[in-house]
Amino acid sequence: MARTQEQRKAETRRRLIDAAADLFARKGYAGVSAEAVADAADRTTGALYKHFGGKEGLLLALLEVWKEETVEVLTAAFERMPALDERLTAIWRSLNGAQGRRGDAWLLLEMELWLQGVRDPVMAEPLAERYRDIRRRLGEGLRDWAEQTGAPLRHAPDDAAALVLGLIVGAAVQHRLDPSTMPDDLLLAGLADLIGTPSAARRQPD
Amino acid sequence: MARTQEQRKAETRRRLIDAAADLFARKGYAGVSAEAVADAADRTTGALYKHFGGKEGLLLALLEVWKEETVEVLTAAFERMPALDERLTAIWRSLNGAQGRRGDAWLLLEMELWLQGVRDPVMAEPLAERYRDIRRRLGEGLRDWAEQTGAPLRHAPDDAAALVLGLIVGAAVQHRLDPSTMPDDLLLAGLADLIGTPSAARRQPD
DNA sequence: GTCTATAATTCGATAGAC
DNA sequence: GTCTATCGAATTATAGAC
Repeated sequence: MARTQEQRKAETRRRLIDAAADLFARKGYAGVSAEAVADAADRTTGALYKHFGGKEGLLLALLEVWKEETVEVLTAAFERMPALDERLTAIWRSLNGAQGRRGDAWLLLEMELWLQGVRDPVMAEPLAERYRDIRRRLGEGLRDWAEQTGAPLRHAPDDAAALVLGLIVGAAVQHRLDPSTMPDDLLLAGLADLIGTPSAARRQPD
Repeated sequence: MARTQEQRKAETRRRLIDAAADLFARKGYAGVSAEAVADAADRTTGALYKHFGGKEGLLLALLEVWKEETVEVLTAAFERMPALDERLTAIWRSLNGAQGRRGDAWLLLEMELWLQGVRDPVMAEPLAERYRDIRRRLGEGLRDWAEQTGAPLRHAPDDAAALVLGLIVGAAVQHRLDPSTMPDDLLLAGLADLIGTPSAARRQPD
């Protein structure tokens, strides 16, 4: 049946991308052979080359899937959590792999793909677009929060999103090396400084 | 003369490390062969293996040199610049390679070494120590600044340093992909939020 | 201490069977 | 669409000349 064939094809594709995500994160794109990816996916290099044309095609496909997953995680964080602190904590948790399907490989894959994107012109645009998506979603969330609570943002939503994303990423980089230097409450206090939340900044209206 | 021999040996070592810094940043550690590093340094793999034992030894030596260079850059920024804004801008500039001997490779090498350090237990400790050094130096600078100006820090010096470093790193990651999303004045405003500078936060004393 | 030459392995990519 | 088999190129690391 054509349906079964198509299912198998889709599963092979998914398995290869999942294996690539795991291996690229743990060993780096250049440090992993196409055969190693195929083995981890219980397939062969033949299938990999038919689907993606080669290792670079697999990397590009992974980046596209990664973009979609990121938006899903962000959306879930904003839809399920009521308070801003909880939303930001959910994003922080997923980046640090405390939960989520990528395990603790999220941040590593984040940085690996960033490096590849900065180095390879072909990957630069999709990667830049991914960061634009993240900031847009984050900016909307902050704007909505400000409207609903009546608390003023310290910066324009786009700017606030860029700063919040920046601190979260930079905090995660340090947290991975030494968790004690970036406890949850310190990060949340820093984010509150950037956003303008009164509770942390004790800011007086002017 | 023994002196000339020693000079030549030291130069070979320096040339190999410089070439490694440039190539590892631009193509990644796993993406560069030992021979390519030797060629770029106008030496051969034989010399590389005698000095460092292999590619991994070269990477470790590079990390040590990198640690020293980072402290030098930080110290220079804090000693030559009078105002806090200028000091932070100097750090920002060196990370983004607007100046300094590493050119625009600083941030790439930063992330490349971070990834290798997170993946390889042998490199984890030196890398974590480097970040501790940076935070310590940054924390001292912030504490001194607060004492001299009488302006209160919003967080303890260590915490403030971790937040400031975090935002600078995360801002640089975004800036590299799309400079327009992280202009200098936005970053400085964000840093002022974290530090507690009145001019940006318009914070009232309490 | 540095170079040339090379051994042993592994890589990306392809061809052809099923 | 997937697998087996394999080619040519590139890689790490070593051996021996100077």
